[in-house]
Order: sequence, then C-alpha cells, then structure tokens
Amino acid sequence: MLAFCGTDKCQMDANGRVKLSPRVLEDFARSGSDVVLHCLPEGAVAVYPEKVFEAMRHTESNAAEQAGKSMVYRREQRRFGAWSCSQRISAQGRVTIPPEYREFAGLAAAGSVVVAGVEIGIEIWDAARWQEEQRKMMEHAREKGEQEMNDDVRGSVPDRGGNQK
Amino acid sequence: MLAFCGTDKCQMDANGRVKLSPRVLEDFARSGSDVVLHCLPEGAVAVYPEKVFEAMRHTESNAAEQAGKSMVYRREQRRFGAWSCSQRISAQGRVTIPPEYREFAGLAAAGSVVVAGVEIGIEIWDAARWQEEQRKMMEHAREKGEQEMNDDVRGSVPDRGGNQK
DNA sequence: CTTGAAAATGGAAAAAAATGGAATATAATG
DNA sequence: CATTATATTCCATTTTTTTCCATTTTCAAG
Repeated sequence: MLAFCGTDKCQMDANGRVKLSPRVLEDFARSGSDVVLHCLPEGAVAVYPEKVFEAMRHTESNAAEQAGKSMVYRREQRRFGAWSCSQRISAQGRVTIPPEYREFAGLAAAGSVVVAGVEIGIEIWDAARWQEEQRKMMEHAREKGEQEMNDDVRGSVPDRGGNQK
Repeated sequence: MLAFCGTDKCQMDANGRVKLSPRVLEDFARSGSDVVLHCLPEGAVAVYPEKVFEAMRHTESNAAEQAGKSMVYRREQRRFGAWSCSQRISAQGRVTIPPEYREFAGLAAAGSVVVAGVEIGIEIWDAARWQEEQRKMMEHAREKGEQEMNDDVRGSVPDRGGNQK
C-alpha cells in the first residue's frame, strides 16, 4: 500500500486546526503520531513524521561553534528553527497550524485547504497556490521531457535508461 | 521533539521584560535556566543556554596569546565581550533585555517582538526587522531552488543528491 | 547616615486564546 | 433506502497571555 499519496480538500477551522483524512491518519499512525510542521520556501506547510524530519536535517554536533563564526550557518539554523515545530496529531486526528505558519502559507483562517501526499509526508496548501504549483510541476516535467527527446534524437545522451533496446 | 523551534509574537513591557512561551521555557528548563544574552550583527538579541554559549566561545585554549598578536582576534573578543551578558530566567519565565541591547536590536520599549527558535537557542527580533530577515532567507532559498530547476531541465545534473555546493 | 523619589522586580488577577471533546450534518457504501 | 463512515460545527474547559499593583532595591540629596 502506498504511503502519503493522493490529495484531499479539507476544511481548516477558525483556530487553524486541520482534520486529516483517515487514509493520511493511517499513514501517520504507522510512523508514530509525532510529527514536525515545516514551512517550505515554495509557500506551503509540510507535515513530516519526526523520523523523516530528523533524517532530513541531521544536526551537527558542533552547531554552537559554527553558529558563533558564520552568518550563513546562523541563517540556516534560523530558517529551520523558526519555521519548524514539533507537534502530535490529536486524538481527533487534527493538526494545528500556528498563526505565523498560516500566514506564511497564505492559509486564510477558517478556509478550505489542499492536503497533498508527498510520499514521505504531506503538504498543506492554499488552493490557489496549489493550482499554480501544479502548473509549474507539470510544465517542468514537460520541458524536461522535450529536452530529453531532443537529446535522444541527437544521440547525445546514450544512457538515459530504456532508450535503446 | 525538536528543541528551540517555532516562532512567537510576544509583548515586551515598558521595563524591557519579555515573557517567554511555555514551549521555549521547557527547552531552557532542560538546559538549565542560566542563559546568555548576546547581540548579533544581524541586529537581534540571541538568548542561548550558558552551555551553548560556552561551546560557542571556548574553542581556543590560547586566547591570551592570540589577543597579543591579532587585532582581528581582539575585535572579535571585544564584540562578544561587550555584547554578551549572563542572566537567569525569572520564576515567571521572563528575561529582561538591558536598555543598550534593546536599542541595538531596535526594540521599542513596550512593543511587540518576535521570538524565533534557532535550534540552539532563541532570538528576539523587532517585527519589521524580522520580516526583512525572513524575506532574505526565503528569497535565497527560492533562488537556489530556481537554479536547481533550470539545471534539471538541461539535464546537466545527472545525480539528484548533493550535486550543488 | 537618613530620607525620599524613582526605577526595577516579583507576583497575581483578569482577559483572551487554544484545546479537547462531543453532537450534528453530510456523504459514501452496500 | 438504510447503514456506516466521514466531515463539520459548536461549546465547555483549560491554558496562556496581558495588565496591573505591591514590594524591594537603588541612587541621590539633605
């Protein structure tokens, strides 16, 4: 059975709580209901199982020393620190999006949101932004495909997987 | 559970006292409530557990010898020395920002401030400055992402993992 | 020294917000 | 059409935040 796939339209209540669909809840139940909310630069809120997030951001042991020396390093810590937080999925199957995160992702209070599965977790999108993102994704894939076709004609990419038999 | 993460909007009273959120207080309780306030070049006040600050500073054992030789080193010591001070979080969960630090960070007396988690501690920001910093961080991440997308279309990135940097 | 004023500190009460849970409505299924 | 499952709304409770006040400390002048 595929984990964290498909898209749902859910309602977010006035307090920023999103009730997740049973299918998603099942996936989270399998990986432990401790999750991490993280704001992506794309403008959406991702929800990952804690283990997944840890794997994503293996923090270094000498973090303090690095932070004392480097502004770039501090910015990285700041982006991940400020825009990530732990949470547990409630007994009612809800996650609460903090007000700052809601604003970041352009999620209107008490509105409809899109919950999209991303294989390792889910993402919560504003409907309009999701549509735009979808367009970008598909366009990118198409462009890449065109490029690949052209390369194939010219024979400049001998091993792209499955082009020759 | 992640330590020192998330962002809060807090109120600073007329005496420069900031009440920290329960989540942040819990993180500090875990690391001892002795903290160090430090003004960052970015224009904000950082609050680190004392141990973290020590790890940040006590990297060199021959500080005195270095100071005798290098002006750069002395300036570094001066910056950290003059703009760092110890404090203990009060029983009510408050930290008091000294007037000079407030001025440095552009924190208006009795105004709203942003408390941002940075993984190893927290930072206290003026709201406007925080917004600007946030814009910088996200803009940077987005630009990097765009570059990555373009490379991907051209097929110049055969390996998805760790190709950049 | 002693006294008074100003500021800093600690604490508590009131107000606001978040949380948990249940009841009701809606949709899907057989 | 009946039944089950899912989604939505609402309300009571708890938690958190804010505001205010009393006490202590500090500093300066008499």
